[in-house]
Amino acid sequence: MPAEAIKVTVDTVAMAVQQGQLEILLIKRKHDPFKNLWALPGGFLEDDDSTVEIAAARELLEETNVGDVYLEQLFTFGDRERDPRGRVVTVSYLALLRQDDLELRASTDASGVAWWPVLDLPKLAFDHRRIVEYAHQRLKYKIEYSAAAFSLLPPKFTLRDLQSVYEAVLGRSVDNRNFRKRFLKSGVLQELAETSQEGSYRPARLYSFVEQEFEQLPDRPVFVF
Amino acid sequence: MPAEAIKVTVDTVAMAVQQGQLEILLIKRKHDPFKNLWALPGGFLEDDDSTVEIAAARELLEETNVGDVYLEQLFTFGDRERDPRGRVVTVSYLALLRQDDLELRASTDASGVAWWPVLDLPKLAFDHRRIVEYAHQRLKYKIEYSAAAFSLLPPKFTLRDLQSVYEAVLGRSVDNRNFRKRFLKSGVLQELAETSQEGSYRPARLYSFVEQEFEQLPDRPVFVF
DNA sequence: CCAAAAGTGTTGACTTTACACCCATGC
DNA sequence: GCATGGGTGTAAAGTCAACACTTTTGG
Repeated sequence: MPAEAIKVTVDTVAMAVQQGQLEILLIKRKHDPFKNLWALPGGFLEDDDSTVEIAAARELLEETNVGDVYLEQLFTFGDRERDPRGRVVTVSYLALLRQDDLELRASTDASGVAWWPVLDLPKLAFDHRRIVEYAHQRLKYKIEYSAAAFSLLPPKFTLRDLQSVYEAVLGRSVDNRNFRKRFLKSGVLQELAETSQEGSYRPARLYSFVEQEFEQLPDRPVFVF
Repeated sequence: MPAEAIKVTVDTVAMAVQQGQLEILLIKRKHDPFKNLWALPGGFLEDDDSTVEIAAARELLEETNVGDVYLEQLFTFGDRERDPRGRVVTVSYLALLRQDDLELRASTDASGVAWWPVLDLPKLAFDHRRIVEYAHQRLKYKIEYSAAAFSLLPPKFTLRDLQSVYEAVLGRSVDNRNFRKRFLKSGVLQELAETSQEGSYRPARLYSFVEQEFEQLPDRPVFVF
C-alpha cells in the first residue's frame, strides 16, 4: 500500500516583535536537501509525541531552545513535490514569543539559529516561504479578534509597546488616540502603579493583561484599527 | 525510525441545509474498527493524489458520489490514541453542498450513506464527533465574513432561502428586515426577472450571487446579523 | 529651557438594532 | 375573502475615523 511511504513532519513559524519589527526564527540546514539554506524549525512526528502539537513544541525546543510558548496549528501542506525525498506531509504551527524570552535564546548557539525580519527573509528551504506567508496572514487576522498581541509582549508593558506590536504585525501605523481609547475602554488592561523609564523624557505607565476580562468581551472582532 | 509507521488519512465534513436544518453526510462503516458505526467519508492519502485536498475530493466522490464541491481544509488531528489500528494523522476538510446536488445523491446506494442533522447525530467512529464540532464552529464564523452561504444554495434562490441558510448555520433566527436590507445594499445579489412559486401565496423574487461584487467588498466581517 | 515621547477629547459620518404592518397570490 | 409567506422604513443608540496640542521628564 503506497500510504506506508508517507511521512509526517511539523514545522513552526515562531514570531516575535523586536524594535518594532516582526521577526521569525529560522535555522540553517546542515544537511541536504537544501543544505545551508534557512528553514523553519521542525522535524518528524514521533510515536512518543502524544499529540502533533507536542511534537511541534518538542522540535522547537530541541532546535532553538524555545519553550513554554503559545502554539496554534496553522495548516497542513502535503503537495506531492514539496519534499524531494518523498511524500512528506507537514503540519505547520504558529508560535508567539515574548520579547523577554528572546534574550535567553541568543545563548542557544551562535551559528545555526537566527531571527529574520518577516519583510526581509532569505531564500527558504522547501515550501517554507509559503508557510511563513500563511502564518503572517493568520496573525494579521488573529490580532484583531483575539488576545494574540499579549503573547508577543512581556507581562508588563506600556501602551506604546502594545501599539508597536499592532503596527509591526499589521505593517502600518495606527492612530494613537483611537488605539488607547479602545484598549482602555475594553477593560482588558490592568493599570499598574509602576512606570517605565526609558530615556530623558516622560515615563510611560505600565499595564498588564487581564485575561479574565478578555474572555467576557462580547464577540469577535474586538480590536480592529 | 518510528516515523515510518505513521499513516495519513483525509476526512470530510460535508454540510448542506435541507428544510431549514443543517445536515452532514455520513457513511456507515462496514469493517472494524467501529464496524456499523457512522463515520465521516474519508480514507488514506495515496501517492497518486497530487495534493491532500485532491485526496479528500477523491474519497468523497468514491464513497458518496459527491463531486464538484467547495472544499476547505479544517484542522489536522493526530492524537496518538485516535485510531486503535496505530498512529493515524487525519487532515479534515469542510465541504459545502448545494441543495440541488442533494437529489442526485440519494441515488448513490440506499444503505451506507445518509444525511444526519448536525444537532442530532448518531454515535460516531473515531474522534469524528470532535471533527464535526470543529467544522460547525468554523462554518458559523465563516458564514459571517465570506460567501460560504452561497455554496449551500442553488444558483437561483429567494431571500428567504438565503436567510434560512443563515438561520440553520447560526442556530438562531435573524431579523428579516435587517437581513434583506443588508444583502440588498451589499450588491452581491443580482435580482432576476423570475419568481418562485411555492404555494398559494405571494411568489418570491429569485436572486443570483454575483461573485465579482463580493470580491470588491471592503473587508471582513461582511454579513454579521 | 529643550528634546523627546506620553498622554488626552470632540465632532460628524456611518452602522447597527429594534420594531409592526401591508402586499400578492391561489384556492 | 382568507390564509400564507413576501416584502417594506424609521428613529435612536452606538461605533468609527479623523484630527493637534499639552504634559512630563532628564539633561
